[in-house]
Amino acid sequence: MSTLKPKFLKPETDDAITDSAGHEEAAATSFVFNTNHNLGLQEQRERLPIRKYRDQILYCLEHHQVLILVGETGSGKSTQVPQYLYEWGWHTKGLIGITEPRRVATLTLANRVAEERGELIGATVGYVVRFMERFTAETHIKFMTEGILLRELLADPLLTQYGVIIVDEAHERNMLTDLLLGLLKKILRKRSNLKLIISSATIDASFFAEFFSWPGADQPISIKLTIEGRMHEVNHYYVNEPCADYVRETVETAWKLHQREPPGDILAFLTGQDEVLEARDLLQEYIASTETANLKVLPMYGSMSSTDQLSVFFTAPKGMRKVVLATNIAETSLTIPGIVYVIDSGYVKLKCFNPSTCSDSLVIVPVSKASAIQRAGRAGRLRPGKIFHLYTRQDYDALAPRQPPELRRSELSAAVLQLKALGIKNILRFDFPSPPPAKNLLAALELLYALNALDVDGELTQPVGYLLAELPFSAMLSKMLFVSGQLGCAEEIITIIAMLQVQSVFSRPASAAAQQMGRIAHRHFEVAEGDLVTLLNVHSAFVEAGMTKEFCGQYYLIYRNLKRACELREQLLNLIRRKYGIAIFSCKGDVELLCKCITAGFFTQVAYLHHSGVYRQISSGVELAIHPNSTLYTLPAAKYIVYGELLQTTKLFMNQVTVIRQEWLTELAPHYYQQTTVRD
DNA sequence: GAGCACTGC
Repeated sequence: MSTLKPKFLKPETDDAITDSAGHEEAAATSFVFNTNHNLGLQEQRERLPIRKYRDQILYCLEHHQVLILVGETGSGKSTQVPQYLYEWGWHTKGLIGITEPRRVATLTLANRVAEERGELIGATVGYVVRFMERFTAETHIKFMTEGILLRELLADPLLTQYGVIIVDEAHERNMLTDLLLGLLKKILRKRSNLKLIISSATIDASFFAEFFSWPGADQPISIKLTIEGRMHEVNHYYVNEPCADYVRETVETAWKLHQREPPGDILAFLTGQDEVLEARDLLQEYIASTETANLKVLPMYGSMSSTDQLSVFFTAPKGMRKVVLATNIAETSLTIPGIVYVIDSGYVKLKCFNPSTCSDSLVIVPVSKASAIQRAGRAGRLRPGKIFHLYTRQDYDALAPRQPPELRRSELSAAVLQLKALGIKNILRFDFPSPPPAKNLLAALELLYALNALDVDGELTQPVGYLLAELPFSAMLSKMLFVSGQLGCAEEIITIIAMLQVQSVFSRPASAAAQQMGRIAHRHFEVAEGDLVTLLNVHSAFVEAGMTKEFCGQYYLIYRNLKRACELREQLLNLIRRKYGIAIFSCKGDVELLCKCITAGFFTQVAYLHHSGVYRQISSGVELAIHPNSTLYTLPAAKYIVYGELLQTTKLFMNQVTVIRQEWLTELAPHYYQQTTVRD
C-alpha cells in the first residue's frame, strides 16, 4: 500500500462537504482524535486502537452471521471495518454497505475512507444520500443514510446486491434504525449468506445480541473495542437528600462550587428556556450581593439567535469563571470549551406521542443513565473533572438505562406506510426491536385508512397508498400534494411543503424591543387564512425581493432557513416532475383553492369554535387552543380550522392553523364526515 | 402569551 497523501476531492465533491453546516457537523461528531496527524495515512491506520481487533473481527464474521461491535465514537470502527472487509475480499460476495443516521457523517466518512485508500470518491468507495451520490460500477464500499437503504428495500427486498451490511451508530435507536433492524432480521433469516455488523455503544450490546437470536441461528457475537486515552476521569457526586427545587439547587450548587473549587468553568443542565432564565436571574442576585463579581453567567438554549449562542464559546475574562446554564443542547449537539464542573439537574424535556388526541406532549422526565453519563463526559474533556448530580445515588441507580427509542414515542404513519409498501401484512405482529404501543400503531392505521391510503383489509390503495408510501413527506402533506395535482395548485402546495420542511423562517430575537419589531415586520406577510398561506407569502416576497440577506434583515426572517426552503423546493419540483404523475399548475392567486387542498390533507385534524368561545377537537370534543406563535392567535376566531400539529404543554396548542369552511369537510372527505354531527 | 434537542427519504 502506498503512503502518499494526495488531496483528491473532485471540485463538486469538495463543494458538497465544505458547506458551512457540514463543517460544523463534521467537527461536532468528529471520529478522529488524532495524535498521529503528522504520519502517513497508512501508518496512521496501523496505529489506530481498532487495528489489533482486525483479525478477530474478520474471523468472527466468517463464523457468525451477526457481529456486534461495541465501542464509543472515536474507535475508528466506521472508517476501518469497511476497509478490513474489503482488503480481506468480502466485496467479492456483494457490496459492503454502511448505513449512517446523518447525511454529513455519510459524506465525511466516505471521503475519509477514499482518501486513506488513495483514491477518488466514487471509485472503490462511494456514497449515496438523498439528492446526491458518488457511486459507480466499480464501487464496493457504499456509505449511505438509513433512509436510502430503506428505499432500496422497496426495489430489492432481500438486498441481494449486498454481502455485508454495517449499521453504524445503532445505539441512537432512531426511528429509521429500528425499522431497518427489524427488516434486516427478516432478511437474515432468508439469506444465510448475508452478514450484519451492528455498531453500538456498550449499553445496548446485549439488547442487540438478544434481538438477533432465534432458534436454529448461530448466536450473534460481540466484540468490545477499547478506546485509549479519550477522556479524563470524572468524579461523581450525589446529594444526600432529594432536592425539592432543582432550579434553585442548581444555582446554589454553582455558587458553592465557585466559592470552593479551583478555576475551571461550570456547565449546568436544565430542561428549558424558562428554567435557564430563572436560574440566570437567581445567580445574578447572588453575584450582586457580593463585592467581588468574578462570575460570568451565560444562558444557552436552542431558540437563542446564533450570535447570542456564540458568546458561550469565548473564554471568560482573566480572573473570571464562566457558568453556562444550558438545555439539552449542550449534551450532544455542541461542545463548550473549558468545562471542568458539570451540574446535572437530573431532568430533561422529552417529546412523546399521545394516541388518544394524536398530539405530542412535551414533558419533563428524569434523565436516563446514558444521558447522565453523557453529561458527565462534558466535564472530562479538558482535564479531570467533577459532576454534581442533584439527586441521590439511589435515584441514580433507579434511572432507566436509556430513553425509550424514538419509534416507541412517535407518530407512526410513515413507518406503517413503509412496512406496508414492503409487503408486511400484519403490522402489529412485526418484529420491532422495541415494539411501539399498539395504540400508536392503531392510530396510524386509522389515519391512513381515513386518508384512503389503506383499504378495509389494510392493504395499500392504488394510487394514493403507494404514492404516500413513496413520497418523502408525512402522510397528510403527501395527501395534500396529491389533491393539489387534481385541483390545479400543486406549484403553491409544493412551496408550502418545502417551507414546512425547514426550521422556522421567522426570527425571534432575545430582547423584548426587537421582538416587538419582529412581530410588526411579520405582519407584512400575515393573512386571515392562516399560517400555511402566510408561509407561501413569505416565500413569494423573498423570491420577489431577489432572495437577499438584506430583505431578511429588514423583515426579521432567517436567511439560512429560507434559502434552504428554496433549494428544497427546486429539488422537490424535479423529483415530482420526474417520478410522479402529479400535474404542476399554479392556482394564480385562488387562495380558496389552496385552503381546500390543505383541508384535503388535514381533515382529520379539525377544530370548531364552541359557543363558549374556545376551540374543540371535532372528533373528540377535547378543548384546544391556538398557539401564540400562530398568525391566527391575534385575529378574530374563525368557526372552523384545521391544524398541522398539536402540542401539549400548558394547554393543548394547535400549530400551523388554516381557516376552512364546514361544507368542505363533507365535500372533500365524505367518507369521514357524512356521519358526524357537529356539536354546537 | 409561549418555545427540549435532533435527523432522514
